[in-house]
Amino acid sequence: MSEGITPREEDYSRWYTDIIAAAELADYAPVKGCMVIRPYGYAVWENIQRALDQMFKETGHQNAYFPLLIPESFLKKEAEHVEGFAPQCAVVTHGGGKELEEPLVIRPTSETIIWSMFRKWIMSYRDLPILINQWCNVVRWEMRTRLFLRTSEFLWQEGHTAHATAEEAEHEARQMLGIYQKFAEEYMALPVIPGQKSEREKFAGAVRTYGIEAMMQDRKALQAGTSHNLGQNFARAFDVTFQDESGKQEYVWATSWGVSTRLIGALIMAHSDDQGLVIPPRLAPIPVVIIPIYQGPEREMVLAKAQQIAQQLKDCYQVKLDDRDQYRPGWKFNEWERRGVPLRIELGPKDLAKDQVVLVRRDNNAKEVVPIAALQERVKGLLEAIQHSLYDRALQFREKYSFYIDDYEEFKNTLDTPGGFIYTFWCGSSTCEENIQEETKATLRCIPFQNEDGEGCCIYCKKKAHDRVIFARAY
RNA sequence: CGGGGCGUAGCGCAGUCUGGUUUAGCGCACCUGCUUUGGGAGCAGGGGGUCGGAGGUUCGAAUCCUCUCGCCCCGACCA
Repeated sequence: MSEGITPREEDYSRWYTDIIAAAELADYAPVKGCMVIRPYGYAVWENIQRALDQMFKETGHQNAYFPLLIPESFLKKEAEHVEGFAPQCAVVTHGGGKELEEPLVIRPTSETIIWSMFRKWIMSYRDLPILINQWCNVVRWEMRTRLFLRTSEFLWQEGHTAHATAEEAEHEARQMLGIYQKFAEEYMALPVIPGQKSEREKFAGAVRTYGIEAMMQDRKALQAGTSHNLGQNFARAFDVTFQDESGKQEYVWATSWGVSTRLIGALIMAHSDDQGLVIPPRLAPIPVVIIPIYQGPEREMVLAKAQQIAQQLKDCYQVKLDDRDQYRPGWKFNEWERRGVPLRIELGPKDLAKDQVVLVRRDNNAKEVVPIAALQERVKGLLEAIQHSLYDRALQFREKYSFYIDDYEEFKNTLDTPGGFIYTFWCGSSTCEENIQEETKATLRCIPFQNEDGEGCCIYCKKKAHDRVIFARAY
């Protein structure tokens, strides 16, 4: 279809990387596994940040910053945590030309350094809760990397909270998952399934891990955000206690939660098509682009009107007026389609004569003529319509490829074709989970909060089970 | 780490098997000029390369040999 973009049907992986190159979202860095986020891609990230940051602050969180380098010994204080992260850590051994007395780990996540600080800050229940978030980069040495989805260094936010009671911590972990869900659905136009992670899939050092799962267009699952109830694990590891109201010393209860630049990968794989990127209006760096059309002497008049319209719309939206003379309109149409701009306004002499413009939607190519007087209103309406229709389309897709299956053979067949989310009973044993994964390459994505069926038999061992869980091949 | 693919201009490639009119070429992009502009314009002119790197074979290497570095894709670890 579009030049330089491999169709999804032909090669989904290539399509994905082609989209990123064509829309100029990111590029490969000189170091393996690292990526450069280009201005257009970073603008998407900034929009993600802005929306989430506001939601975090509305729920009482404050931003802070903790250092990149963490003493290696810190990481070793929490048993599960070391085991989980040690193999993935980059370690600094030299500084200033000399070997360091203690190697410094580049943060794979900041629980340890943050809890070492919480120890200094928390004395009594009056110091709690502490609700902190940080926007930063982390490094995890990955064997296999893919732009946005898994890179050795990535950008994210990590929330870290400390509470006086287990209930409060649990409430916080669930609340933040709720925020992620709301963000995914309302901003990314991405339907997600909130649920709990199995023991095998949970965060190293957590008591419980929650996550939101989304389905990509190749029917694979992608975890779009996680939230952990860390119990008292880190408080014990870092000896963080507080005096409660009755005067007793207690360990502090903790949570942590995060989303990363992986969300951009999710955005791409959920909505884009063979023409290029498709970005939901609420996250689009440029929601509206104006393409003026003119020949010779018409130029001044058309451009003047285009500028006027741009100015008028700018009060509400980021509008781009593409007044570059070196490209012709057809070329520009393609360019902005490739870059996923949700709405295009075409304005030429014929429109000028009739006081109208042509509007074209990126999501379905629908074209309509609108009087300039009604433009503002119509743009607003269309952007909302696009936002909703992207969500609906993604939801329908997910529903279409969600299956309730109780037979293991059927389970395997369905995973192969057509693929998707398989809701099935599972007894709760890690062994069954592991065997299923080895035999089918599907992982237990989550135990959904909303479970429809009550009782059944484990798809693997046939023992009694009371949870229908989701299995899928995943990123 | 295993399997596959690939390193030649900014990007995509041909040339490699069979060493020699190749002074290393083509398309796109880029620069200049003119004509163009409602779905990726046309013509003319122009700039741009240590052929990933190091050794070797040879009168002669992008091409053959050895070593090496890097990347992409598919698997085992993970947001």
